Amino acid sequence: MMLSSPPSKYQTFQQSFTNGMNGSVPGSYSMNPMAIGGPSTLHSGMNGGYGSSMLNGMNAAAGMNSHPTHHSQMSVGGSPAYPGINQGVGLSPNMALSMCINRRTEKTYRRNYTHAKPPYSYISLITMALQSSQHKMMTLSEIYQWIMDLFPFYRQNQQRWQNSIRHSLSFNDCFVKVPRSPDKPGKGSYWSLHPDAGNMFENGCYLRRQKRFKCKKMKFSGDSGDTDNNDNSSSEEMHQQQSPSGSLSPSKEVTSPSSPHPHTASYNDISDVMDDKAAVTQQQSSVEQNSHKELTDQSSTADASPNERMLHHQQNIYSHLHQQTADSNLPHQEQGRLSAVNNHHQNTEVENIQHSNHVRTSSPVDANQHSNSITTSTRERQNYYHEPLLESKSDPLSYPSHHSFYLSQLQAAGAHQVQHYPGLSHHAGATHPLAHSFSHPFSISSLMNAGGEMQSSKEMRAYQDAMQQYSYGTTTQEVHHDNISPQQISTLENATASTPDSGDVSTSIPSSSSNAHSPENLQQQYYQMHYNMESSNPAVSTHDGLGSLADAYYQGCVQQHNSNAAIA
DNA sequence: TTGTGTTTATAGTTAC
DNA sequence: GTAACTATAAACACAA
Ligand SMILES: [Mg+2]
Repeated sequence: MMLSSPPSKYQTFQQSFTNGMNGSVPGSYSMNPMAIGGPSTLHSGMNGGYGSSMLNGMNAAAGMNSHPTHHSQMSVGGSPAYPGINQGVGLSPNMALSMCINRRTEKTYRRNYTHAKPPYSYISLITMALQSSQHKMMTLSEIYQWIMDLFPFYRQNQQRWQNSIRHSLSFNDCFVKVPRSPDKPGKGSYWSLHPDAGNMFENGCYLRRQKRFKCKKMKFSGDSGDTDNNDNSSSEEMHQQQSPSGSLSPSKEVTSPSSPHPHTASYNDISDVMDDKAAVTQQQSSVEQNSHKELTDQSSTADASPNERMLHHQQNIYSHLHQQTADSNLPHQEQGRLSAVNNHHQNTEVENIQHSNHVRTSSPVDANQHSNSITTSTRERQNYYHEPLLESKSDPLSYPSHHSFYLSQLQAAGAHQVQHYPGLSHHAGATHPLAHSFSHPFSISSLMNAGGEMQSSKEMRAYQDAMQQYSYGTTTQEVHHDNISPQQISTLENATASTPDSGDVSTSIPSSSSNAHSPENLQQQYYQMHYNMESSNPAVSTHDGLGSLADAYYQGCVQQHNSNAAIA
């Protein structure tokens, strides 16, 4: 039985491959000139060694703010807008040709980088997609489309990975829904990042976060007294790890018409986020005054952290919601809630200590989107996302503001140090100027202290698996028999430094599609680097470089996407 | 009908 | 060894 594909401009790999060579690319993604075409490097200084340039808010915001709005229309329309496409993003014409050849001799080639699984988890991909959108929110179909546009690998087996995407969105607290506005009907909600999610990939590893972002959501009496948002008894683990014979019987007595599993109710609506924030703000305002000041002071020197950058753009959601509220006839109390939320975001570092002992004032059912209560309808109204009436430089959603914000903070934190950090500076014992703002055990500084061997080995295996399973159900030959020359190692090592070199990914990416910065080359370098790491070559073992190469791979995909779009 | 969203279940890998 | 994170499949409900 043929699986029915969701509406998409992309066909399956097999279909597209037999449909000829000429394809077009739908939209154009702009890249941050400071990250790509800038004077220094791909991951110019400001990303530091975190290797998370496209995920840390600022860069993504400044670099990819033009998510093509027609994507969703195409998707919803369901018509194959690009029937002949087989070489979209990430595929140069040369590569497409080589693909044809390789297809015939599939047994003989070892790698097809273009269709290798990108070095990102689904959470990473979704995060990237959301960050790339102008308003930091996307519909499900837009997320699908974004992923397929940039990563040809995901034009195959769409049912499978799209199911995983949906699961990731729903399951992970870092993704929240924002209801559509009535004047923009359609299927599904917008999805956005939870404002407190911060930079989930500060360690530069996009396959596995150090710590999952979790929201305490005590919808039912189970007040465990937890005060830490990062503790290990959150609902998320409960979701996936509880056994069917798990110990949920007590809470199951309390049932919700919207969820048969009350204790595992998800934290997916932006209204829930706002509920928590408003309540926390109200209940802790006095308590926070001291710590608040402390945190504010701290942020004056350290709030240029990835967390800060990530959080900052999330204010826009609240800004929108707040503005919308001002025009509505919401009860005064509701407006106050939103104001509190906005004010709360003036000090984003405080976000990390919210959710403390939060007891919801409304019933759990109220918070659920399926509720029929008046409260819910009010919430839905206040939480609609509305397109800005006018795009202007004063628009809080415009990225230059993020940019300047970040730059100013960066300068305060010592940008010149950051500029040189992406290289192998930790070998010299350098400390990232912002590293102290992280308390994660897997922060970049912790990684350095612990040594990257284990991490490298982990990643190496993961990427080998990815390579071997570049095509679902299809295994490749050996994937790690490359002999890396010292010159290549040097090149890879320099990938994060500012030293220009031939074939160095640190230089700005030219417009040509077949160059060292093409996705396939970058990804090849990525895997080679991993191989070097597994070979226990300490000189190459740098987590920074991996993250940066992952960034470069992504940026290369964007570059080629735009090149193909220009050609089309 | 189909896309969207939630939840359960399970397996693999890695961190502690 | 256990907990945590991720991927994957699948059942199910809901709504456009
Ligand atoms: Mg979610």
